[in-house]
Amino acid sequence: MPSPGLPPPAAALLADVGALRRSSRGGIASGSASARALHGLAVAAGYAGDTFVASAFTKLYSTLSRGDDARRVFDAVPSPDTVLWNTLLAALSGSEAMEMFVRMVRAGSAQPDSTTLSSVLPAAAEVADVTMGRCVRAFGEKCGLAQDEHVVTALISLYAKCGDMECARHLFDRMVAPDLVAYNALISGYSVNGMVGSSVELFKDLVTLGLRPTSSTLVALIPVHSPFGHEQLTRCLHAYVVKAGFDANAPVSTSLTTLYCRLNDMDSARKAFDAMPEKTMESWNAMISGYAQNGLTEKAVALFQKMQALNVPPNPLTISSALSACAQLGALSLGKWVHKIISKENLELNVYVMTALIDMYVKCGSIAEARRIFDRMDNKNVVSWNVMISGYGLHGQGAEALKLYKDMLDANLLPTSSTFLSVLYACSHGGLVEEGRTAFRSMTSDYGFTPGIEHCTCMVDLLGRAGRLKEAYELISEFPKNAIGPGVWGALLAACMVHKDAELAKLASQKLFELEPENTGYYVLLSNLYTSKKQYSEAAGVRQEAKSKKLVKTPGCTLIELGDKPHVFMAGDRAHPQSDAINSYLEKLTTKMIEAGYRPDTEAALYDVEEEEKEHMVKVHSEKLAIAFGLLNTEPGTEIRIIKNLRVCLDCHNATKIISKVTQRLIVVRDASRFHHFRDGICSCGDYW
DNA sequence: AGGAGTGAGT
Repeated sequence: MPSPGLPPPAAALLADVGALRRSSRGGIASGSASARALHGLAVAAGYAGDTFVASAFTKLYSTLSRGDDARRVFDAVPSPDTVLWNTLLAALSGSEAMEMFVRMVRAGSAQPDSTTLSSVLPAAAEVADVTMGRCVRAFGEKCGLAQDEHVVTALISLYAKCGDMECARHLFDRMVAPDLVAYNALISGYSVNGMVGSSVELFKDLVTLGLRPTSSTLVALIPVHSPFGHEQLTRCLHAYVVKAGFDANAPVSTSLTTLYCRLNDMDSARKAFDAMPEKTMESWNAMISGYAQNGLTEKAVALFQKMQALNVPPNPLTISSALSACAQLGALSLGKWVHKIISKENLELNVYVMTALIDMYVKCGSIAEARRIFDRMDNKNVVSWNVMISGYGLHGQGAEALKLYKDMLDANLLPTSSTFLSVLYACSHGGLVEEGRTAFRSMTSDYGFTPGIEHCTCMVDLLGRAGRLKEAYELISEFPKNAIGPGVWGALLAACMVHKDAELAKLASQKLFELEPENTGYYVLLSNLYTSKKQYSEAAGVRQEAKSKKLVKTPGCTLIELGDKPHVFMAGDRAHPQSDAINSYLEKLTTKMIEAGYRPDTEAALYDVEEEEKEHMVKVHSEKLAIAFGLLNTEPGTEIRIIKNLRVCLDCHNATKIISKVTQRLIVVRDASRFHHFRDGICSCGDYW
């Protein structure tokens, strides 16, 4: 501690900062408050302009994920040196770091070195800006820094993130002696690009060479969104984990937790997590995001609540994961609670947090609130824009999505392939055929992206919904080979279903039965199509085939929140305590609805896209129960928000329109694929879903 | 006495 009246020696300060940073790394320390106290001390002692002191604090704030504070420390230094610039670059998020790098080069007072480049390249990778990456690389070549091992590894990672595995591999092959980190980067690249064979090959090379894989290597082998069929790899990895007997330090336990999460083995993940006597920030995050990514949203929320109860301060990643869980659940009240925590923890300037918050409001039905937050952010990055654009798509506001896309280009942001996915999705859900075609063309010819599975599926969906089945079918043959799979054929089949083209439907189903014999949805679709065309024996044949494969349908259910308590209804549900009241209210309501022009459409259940069992025809669909429950238990004029796990059927869609009219309520329905805003007898989707 | 490459968010 400094003696009163005398400034503490810089060395003592630096030691204190270092100690605080090390204790904060575990996330258990109260973090920001102590850092600010110490920083205040340093400023009072006249060290604000000292590059050594400043970079220590910059690093400390960086560890605490406080890019804004790091920036303030930096700004107080009149002539920052290379190390201070580098520390700042590492503390900032993607787009901010790239901006600062440009400023550093322009300022010209401190010469960038290899550390500078290895700090800024991950920032370019973060926002998938391969152009910026190329600029940095060219700059590195000019200055003779491009051969540095760290720089090359960062470049490999960048190219991999942007989907250019050839380039990544080329760089790797030219390395004299690639180390474990370089291997991990390339392995991870192959995994996330779905090239499992190559990643396993590389893993073998690594072992043959005598390098010892770490748990991070194993994590890199399994992509975040593991596309099922990896059973063999999964088994091998399990065996390897057991045999390898990693030393049980905190980073290893965290990696193991992550690995198990990616293998969808959440019990083992939890065991690895529980076995840690001292949880670190990283381990909490691995477990919470693992739950969220595996769809175990309640568990993700519960663990986050436990963390809160233990007074462990969350970091941006924790919050993002919690918000992702709320978004999946559609749990607005929970999401608002997390929003309060964001304010309490002072994380409103964090771009990850705010982007996740926007996504939460979008997926919980509050598109207006999402937009308000979006407009107030002054550090938006490409992901924030993508989220907002796809939000409009989800809510059927295609024109608004396109407008935002244009604003994004005007703001000189480079669209990513996800941007195009959001735009195409919005066009598809808004019926904007020509705009969608234009975007698809622009994506390949102006921006050089190869369309992926999802882009292609969207295009088929777009054309198919508009009834241009033949065009859709022809377009498929122009898609890249690896994009033609269950996705595009499924979209085509769904379109055939809507426009009753049995011939093309048969063709599409044939492909689908070959590709995914276990998927029930296609059988249902085809059978429904035959039924609607009164080809009953064909319909029966398909159903028989499905039955012989013992295919089970997902039962439909709907969630509604009252206050902050969730209520879940199944079709024909009588389990709810208010069941009697709900049903008699529904009867009364139906009378009023019929007076207003509603015709119950029992046929509709047959056209039902994929949904409830035929027997459910006679039952009341779950969304009607939830809406009735909501109407019964809220004040007149209050809006009703419900979430359904399947797509809404035609009859329920009609019914909800009329209900919104006769009760004068706004009813917001989130179904399996989009949002419907029902108001005064009209739905925002324009009956196009 | 202070800095970097894998691994988080659509």
